[in-house]
Amino acid sequence: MTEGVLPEEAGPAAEPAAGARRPRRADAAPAAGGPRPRRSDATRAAILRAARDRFATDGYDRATIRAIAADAQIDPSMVIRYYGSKEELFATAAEFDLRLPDLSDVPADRLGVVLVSYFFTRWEGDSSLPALLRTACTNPSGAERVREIFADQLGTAVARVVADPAQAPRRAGLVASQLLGVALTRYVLRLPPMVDIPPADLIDWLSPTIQRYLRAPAGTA
Amino acid sequence: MTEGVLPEEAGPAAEPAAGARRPRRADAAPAAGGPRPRRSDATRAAILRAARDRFATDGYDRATIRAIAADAQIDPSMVIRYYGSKEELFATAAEFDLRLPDLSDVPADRLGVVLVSYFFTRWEGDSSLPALLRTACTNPSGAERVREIFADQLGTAVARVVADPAQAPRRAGLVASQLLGVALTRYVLRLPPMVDIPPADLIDWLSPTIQRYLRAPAGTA
DNA sequence: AGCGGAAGTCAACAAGCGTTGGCATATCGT
DNA sequence: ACGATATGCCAACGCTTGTTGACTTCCGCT
Repeated sequence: MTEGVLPEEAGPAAEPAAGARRPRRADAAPAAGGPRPRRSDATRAAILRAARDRFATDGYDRATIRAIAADAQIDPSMVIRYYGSKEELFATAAEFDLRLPDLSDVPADRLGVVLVSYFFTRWEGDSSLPALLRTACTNPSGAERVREIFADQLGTAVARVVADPAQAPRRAGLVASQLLGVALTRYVLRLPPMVDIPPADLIDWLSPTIQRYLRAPAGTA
Repeated sequence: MTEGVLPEEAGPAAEPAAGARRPRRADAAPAAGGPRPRRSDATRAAILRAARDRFATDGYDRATIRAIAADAQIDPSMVIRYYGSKEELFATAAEFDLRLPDLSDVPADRLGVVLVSYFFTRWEGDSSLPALLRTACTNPSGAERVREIFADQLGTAVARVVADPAQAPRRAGLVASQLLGVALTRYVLRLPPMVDIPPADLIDWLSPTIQRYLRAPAGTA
């Protein structure tokens, strides 16, 4: 279900967490020029993929290391060896980029529809945001992660398109409340009416809301 | 933190779950006239209160029966004795009533502000909705409970005030997406901008959104 | 070829979980 | 006052969890 989502999906594989006891080799390899790919990269990637899937469908607590390892068809101990602990594995798995488009050359009156359309092309068929949401609801570091993502990524994107910079965080928060609300009801809770609405209709309904949160004059009631 | 919220808060105490092995006494008491209060009602209520608190802050998995029992200052086995199992305890604890006001005599152009204002007076200082949300994110029966609540309670309330009955579920879903989105970002994830906005400002921002979801003509973009 | 280290397997640990049954105490009907 | 019954505590069960260490297998290098 989880598809290519993360920056390093099939890349040179994620770095192991800081605390992980790793075979010492760092000084033997040339410092510059990038780390030579290791033989275990495929396994690392498989673990990460399985972890995202499990965290997505089960949440942090119910997603067991044993289940993740079984999905990746390796031993549970390998998960610890490569990622240090369950908490660090989650931190790595939950790392993601909204990859918001550059909104600065979008006409001001089309910001809503562009942002909403983008979020749907990003979310439909990609389970990583629901995954993060699911775990953020019960796991403190998951919640912290969501706060970071929306402060850093959505916050800065919104800051570039609002009229009054001082209003940016508030407007970004409102946008997040509606967009995460849709993600929650459609992908996590699966409220039937929200699941049934075609994306195109949803875009029509939501765009004016986001447009208003972004661009409406400050005192609008 | 959790305050008087549930219908039976200090009432004659919740009925134990069906499967719970209860001392057999039913035939000794008069069938009609209501069950005489039992001596253990205080304990039952304490368990339920502690359970709501724990489920609210920790979610289903992290909220352990032992912790709940410790909060209620009784033995873990009592929780099972009175509520049958953890799952049944949760089912009882998560039972709640939105207690939506009657919207049928509200002027059509004020539905948004009335509904939003009501939800804030209901949620601020009441942790039971965040509790439900937190558990619904990872627990299947929690999610089912939210679906029921919003289909039955919000769904029917909305159905009475929309123009075209066929559009009612969709409009209710949109309303839920925004209101639950606020609950999620403000109370569960605690995104700083959403936490900081005073309720009055939030009402000003959200009311037009809800108003539009409820009353805007069908094809509005 | 042979050695070093990485990759992977296996069994086990300590801790925590929900749940159970037995046993002591308190309360109430008679 | 006595027996019945409700109430509560204690200790333990079977199980699952994250995590660890020892052991074997495989690959790459000199």
